[in-house]
Amino acid sequence: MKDHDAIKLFVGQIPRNLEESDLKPLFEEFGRIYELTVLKDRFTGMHKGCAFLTYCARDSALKAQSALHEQKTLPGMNRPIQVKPADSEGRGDRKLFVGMLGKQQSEDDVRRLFEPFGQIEECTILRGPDGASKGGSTERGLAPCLAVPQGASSSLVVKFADTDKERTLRRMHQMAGQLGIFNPMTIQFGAYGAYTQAIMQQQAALMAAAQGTCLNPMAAIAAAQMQQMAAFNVSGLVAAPLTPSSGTSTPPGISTAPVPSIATPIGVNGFSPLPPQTNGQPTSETIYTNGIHPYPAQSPTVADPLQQAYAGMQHYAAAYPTAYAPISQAFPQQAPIIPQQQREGPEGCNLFIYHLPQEFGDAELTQMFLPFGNVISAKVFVDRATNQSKCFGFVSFDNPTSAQAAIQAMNGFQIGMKRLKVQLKRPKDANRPY
DNA sequence: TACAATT
Repeated sequence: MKDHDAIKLFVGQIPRNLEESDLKPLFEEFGRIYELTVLKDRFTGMHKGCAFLTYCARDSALKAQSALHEQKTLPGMNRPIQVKPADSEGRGDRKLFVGMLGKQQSEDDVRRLFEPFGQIEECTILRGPDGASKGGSTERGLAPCLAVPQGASSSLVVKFADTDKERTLRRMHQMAGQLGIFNPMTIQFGAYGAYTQAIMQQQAALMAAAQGTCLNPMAAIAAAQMQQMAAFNVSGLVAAPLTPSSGTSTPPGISTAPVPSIATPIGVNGFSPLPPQTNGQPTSETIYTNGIHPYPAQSPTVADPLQQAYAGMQHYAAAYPTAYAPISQAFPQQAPIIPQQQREGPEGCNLFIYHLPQEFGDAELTQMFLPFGNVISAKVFVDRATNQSKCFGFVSFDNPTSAQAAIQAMNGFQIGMKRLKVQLKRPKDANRPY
């Protein structure tokens, strides 16, 4: 029989050719085994390379863990054997997440902080691929700690770490966000989402440009971009076609999309943004003078200013068909949906943007930079405590040309009383010689 | 107001 306080161990990194009988001798060294089960696939019966192991005595389990866990590597494996309490052993109540650590703080610092509260089983600083601290840490004490240690930064976050379930949920949520499932525009316009959105934006942009007013921050941005594109202007002067930085293809079905009368195709294949403050158009100073409007205002409901804008656009389109035509191409096809963990592009592709309007979120940032290329990531930095934007963010493209185009067009761009600062993000490894 | 993603 086993003791009541026996611990079920998880054993990982076992070669798949080893069965219970092969493993037994290895583990019996530390005490009498109550149960040893190699995990097999439920359907195929395939060896999963791990096992559950319960000793009759708790003490045997602890000995085995300290002697074997990460201590030796079994033949044919490239990682050391794992011997630790199984997930079912209630680890969830002991592991803490420690956030907002200083970048320089080490495992030892964290250990020192938490030592007064009990024996520490494990303490890890979460690090990025480059080894830089991410400001988080895990630690497992024998008893849960709830107090923030004296002397620690008051903003230190100490809470129970996510359980596996929570982690999975969060991942799914993130994934869904990246897939645009929660983007209202997508739901609203279905298959034509990207196209319709572009149309709506153009309408807002043109109206804003024409009237010197602003429907919402995005309209102001879009308006300015329209001016900067300079593929055409209202007087009908068509600029020379320029090489787009990316996204030249027209989405399938765009020519048969709703409102075909507007999207009269012409031979302008793309655009290249020009610096701000183009002459002959209302400058950005005349835009965005109405203060802050909550975003989005882009749903085509009655009484929506955009609804009126839409009607106005029909006239505009009739009067200036060539001017209106580049719409389907001016906004490159929405970047292909690639669920990605990778949030940063190659060197020279990542932008740091400062002086963003307070109400700008990731979506707005994305929209703002979409015309310059494939945006693989756009992140507005938010204060963890208040959930408020800190008015700066990061945008990553998949190529340096797009990034440069975005800098050229958007750096110094005025929104309200502020001018955007758009520059290459500082490389992380600057000043880190090793 | 100034250069990230934390389990």
